[in-house]
Amino acid sequence: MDLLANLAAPVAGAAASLAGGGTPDVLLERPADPAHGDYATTVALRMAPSLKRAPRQIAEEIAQRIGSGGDIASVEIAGPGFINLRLSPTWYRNAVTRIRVDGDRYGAGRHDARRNVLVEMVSANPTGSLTAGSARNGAYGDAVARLVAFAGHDVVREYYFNDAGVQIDRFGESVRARKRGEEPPEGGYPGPDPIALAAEIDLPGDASIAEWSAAAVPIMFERIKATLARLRIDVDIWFSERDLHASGAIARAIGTARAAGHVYERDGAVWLATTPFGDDKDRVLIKADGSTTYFAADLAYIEHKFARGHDRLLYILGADHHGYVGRLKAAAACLGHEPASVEVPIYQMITVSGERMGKRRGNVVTADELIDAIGVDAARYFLVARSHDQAMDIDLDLAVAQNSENPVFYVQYAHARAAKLLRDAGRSTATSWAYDPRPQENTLVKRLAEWPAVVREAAELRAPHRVVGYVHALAGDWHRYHHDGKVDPTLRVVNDDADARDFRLALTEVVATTIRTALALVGVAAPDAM
RNA sequence: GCCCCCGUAGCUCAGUGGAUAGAGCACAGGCCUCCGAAGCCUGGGGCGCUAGUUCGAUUCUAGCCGGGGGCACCA
Repeated sequence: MDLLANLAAPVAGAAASLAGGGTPDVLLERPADPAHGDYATTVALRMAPSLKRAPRQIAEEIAQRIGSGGDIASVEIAGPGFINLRLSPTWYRNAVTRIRVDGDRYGAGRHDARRNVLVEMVSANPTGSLTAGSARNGAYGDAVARLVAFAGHDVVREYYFNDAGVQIDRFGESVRARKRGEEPPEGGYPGPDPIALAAEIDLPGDASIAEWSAAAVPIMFERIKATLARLRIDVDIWFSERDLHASGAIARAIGTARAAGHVYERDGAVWLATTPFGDDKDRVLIKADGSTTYFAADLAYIEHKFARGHDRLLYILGADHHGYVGRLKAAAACLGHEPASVEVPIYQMITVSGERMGKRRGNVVTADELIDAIGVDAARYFLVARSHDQAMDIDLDLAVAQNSENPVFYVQYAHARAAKLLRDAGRSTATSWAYDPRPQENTLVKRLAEWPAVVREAAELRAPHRVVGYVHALAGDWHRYHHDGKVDPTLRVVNDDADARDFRLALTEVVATTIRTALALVGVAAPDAM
């Protein structure tokens, strides 16, 4: 149930009949100034150029065709051609009932063209604990996955890792070095993980690197899984790069690209011609020494994902991987797939006190440390509260100090207050009321009415921070309403007017439900008490 | 040199063409015998610069200036 879409429909109809065909989008906006009505649209201004007529005149004619009555109490034209709508009490009352019917599915989408989406996220190799950077990847990727699913698509979450090869060797060697009381080798892992693992693993210092790796990697993997579980991230598929090699998928993918004419040889190496599809340069698949590149595995992995029936591949990557975007899309194209079906949302870097971190730099703040410091709810909220296009910095001491004033508690508290009311006063029993809602209540209903559009855009733009912004605003509206009831007894939810009380309980319920739904989309709990 | 992201209030950030640009924190002050003060209210302060497109630009385009991240026969 998208209340605003329903409201916009007659306006769009009037506009279309005036334009005689091409229907412009009618967006209903909430004017900052209440004198401009409940909702406003600029459709007349947008139509003016193509109709070659004065926008104000167009607005007048649209207004005339809409008329008033029913949901629309009045239509006014203002300024250069704004159409301002005022809604009737009936609309507000019915809105609450309709939202209530949808319950925790309010705002959810249904799609004729349902996509089968694979979201690949985190994908950190098991050579150390998950960093705060990986936590951002996971928090962002998981929120995107939840949003896309809520929007009505099928979603699978996948974690791609490499548990063989040079990095794993260096990791095993680093652990062994610690066991021997030595420093990690050049290009190894200087952080605390190898030190801890060396103490835990019962192997002699002269055991082989392979033995050390085989012992250390599974332990590391279990820790990564435990951290993701703490973050409330459910990975559906763990995919090992090794399987691509073992199954012959790499050779097959290269064969497919070769058959399509995109593979050539030069300087003793085998190349994929990605440049024609927008990549900066062609990429090597098989090196002169006969070994395959990481990119060859990427190529095979893309083919593997499509072969599993996914038609939209999301790669959640950090800004340090932005160079991959072009080559991944080009690789898909070389395999005969639509480049746009590969989508790479890039999130900006996370730094610690202004410094870039890295497992091989040894200056890591781990995801667990972040969770230990501020809790899971605050961590997940914090990690997606800002746009993924925004770089963020973590000062762990500051984060702890500011924990109690983390905005997540503002939202959770709003939910707890509403839940308390419903606990004490019971639920609404009616589905229609004679009560004319007060302006404070209309404000809440209008906010609720925005939710389907907010969640739809957040899903399309892969922008979960919009959900956070919305739920914060909704919580603020609720806090104010709640407070108004303390100042003005006639605005209390619990009062003597049975009809008003029942309506307000219904409103309380849909506010609580929508807060819960929104928080769930970003992996944050909505406690009934705190 | 080329590519991506960012530049909005003292700080951290919302706001992807519309009528008076918002929030949190910080700062100053007010509100609990009253549905939870983890709350509410009031106040000061802001779109990096220059052109362009448009009836209208914080929003789109170009250039410039700042900050971050990339440009492997590494993984």
